[in-house]
Amino acid sequence: MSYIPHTKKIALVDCNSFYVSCERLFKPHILKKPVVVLSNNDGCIISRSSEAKVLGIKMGDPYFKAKEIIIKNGVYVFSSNYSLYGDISRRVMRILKYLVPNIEIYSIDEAFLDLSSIPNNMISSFGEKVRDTILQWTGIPTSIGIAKTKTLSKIANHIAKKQKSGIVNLIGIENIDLILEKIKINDIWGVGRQTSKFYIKLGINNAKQLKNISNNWIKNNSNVLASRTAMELRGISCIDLETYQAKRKTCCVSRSFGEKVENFQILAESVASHSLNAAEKIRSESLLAKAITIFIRTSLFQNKKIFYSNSKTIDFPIATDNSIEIVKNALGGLKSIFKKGYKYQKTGIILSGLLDSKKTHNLFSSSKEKRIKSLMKSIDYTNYRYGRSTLSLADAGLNKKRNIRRKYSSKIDTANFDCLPIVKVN
DNA sequence: TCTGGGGTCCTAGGACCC
DNA sequence: TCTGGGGTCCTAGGACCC
Repeated sequence: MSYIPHTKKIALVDCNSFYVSCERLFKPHILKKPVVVLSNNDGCIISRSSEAKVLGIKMGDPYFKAKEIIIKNGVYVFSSNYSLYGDISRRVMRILKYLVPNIEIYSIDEAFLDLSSIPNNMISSFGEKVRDTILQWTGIPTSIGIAKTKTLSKIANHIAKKQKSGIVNLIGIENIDLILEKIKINDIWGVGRQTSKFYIKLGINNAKQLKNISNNWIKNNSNVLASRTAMELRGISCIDLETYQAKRKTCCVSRSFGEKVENFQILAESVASHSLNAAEKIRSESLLAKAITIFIRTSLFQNKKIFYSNSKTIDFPIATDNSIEIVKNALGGLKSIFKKGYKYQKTGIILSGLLDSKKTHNLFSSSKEKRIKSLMKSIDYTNYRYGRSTLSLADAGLNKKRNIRRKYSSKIDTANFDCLPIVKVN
């Protein structure tokens, strides 16, 4: 009996300029117009419509640097609105799950689909069906790349984004060298800035060259990740689809300030507020944290002499999801690293060593802990029912919204009744 | 004036053990 | 003077992703 390797067929569905497309859903007049979406605090450009890309606006550029082009060309600008993007993303993913049983949600705007059971001659038309359904049911345009491995499907998707059809299928193409030759080394999934530099120095400039290099050479000169990428370019699948949602291992909440902060009390309020958000997040996922890290820093773009960055990690005696305990430790940690006289730009906390609370039993569980548990439950429920921060801790301050720039908010939130658009009837 | 936020995995090196 | 060999576990930092 011989083993016949099962050929995989993997599609990567990627929403086009996702955040921009979400904003466009409620503003049809900005269709076909240049649009950008800014990061928190209106700092950087994190989503661009194709019309904005043509103008030379780069991904990740600070807003103030691109401002001239933006004003000159009448580019529409939006502050980011994550509750809207999260909601639209869930709708897109639900449709994908409905169409394909095995999918891996890879990011807010991307998913891998397992199309292995679909015959080769029907793959492309199935892709079209996926694309049409998402567009019709949500209004979000997508691009789809299909190939034998995740890395190749990423490449197919990269090409699809530039084509009108929006679909590129590499399944059944005998020799893809001609295609890979046109893919720059730094456009390959898993090859970042550092590795690109390394390859280019050696004259390896495109995906075809990386594909045809000997695996031994890579193993000796690089690491397992690089050899995996090369294998995947050859059509040998090394990176499996993760169709079940693994529990996360860390939970980070951090923010920059709109204006630099010297005052300890304001830092403390932001750290407390981040801690509360993180605690709520892990409770909603039934997780317990073993440790918390608190970090603060001044701006990276200022004089190095006045730069200060520090962090403190504190282990909890028993893994916890208790907001009160988490905030108390966060504030203790902050006190230990705070230095007077610096203009702080950012604070954050990381909960780590996350465990599944359903699988964790505490030997010393007391009635006091049960009471805290039910307190946390009612806080979460109240905040869910009546809006975030209806119930909070005094440590987090009463006016948290100050000191965050969101000048260009579209004020649309599909998950909040107060933000429903108003239709006037004459 | 103004430069995001949230993740994962791998690796090298130290601590520790017998 | 001469100071083994082999293993595990943990952690910090780097690289990558969106």
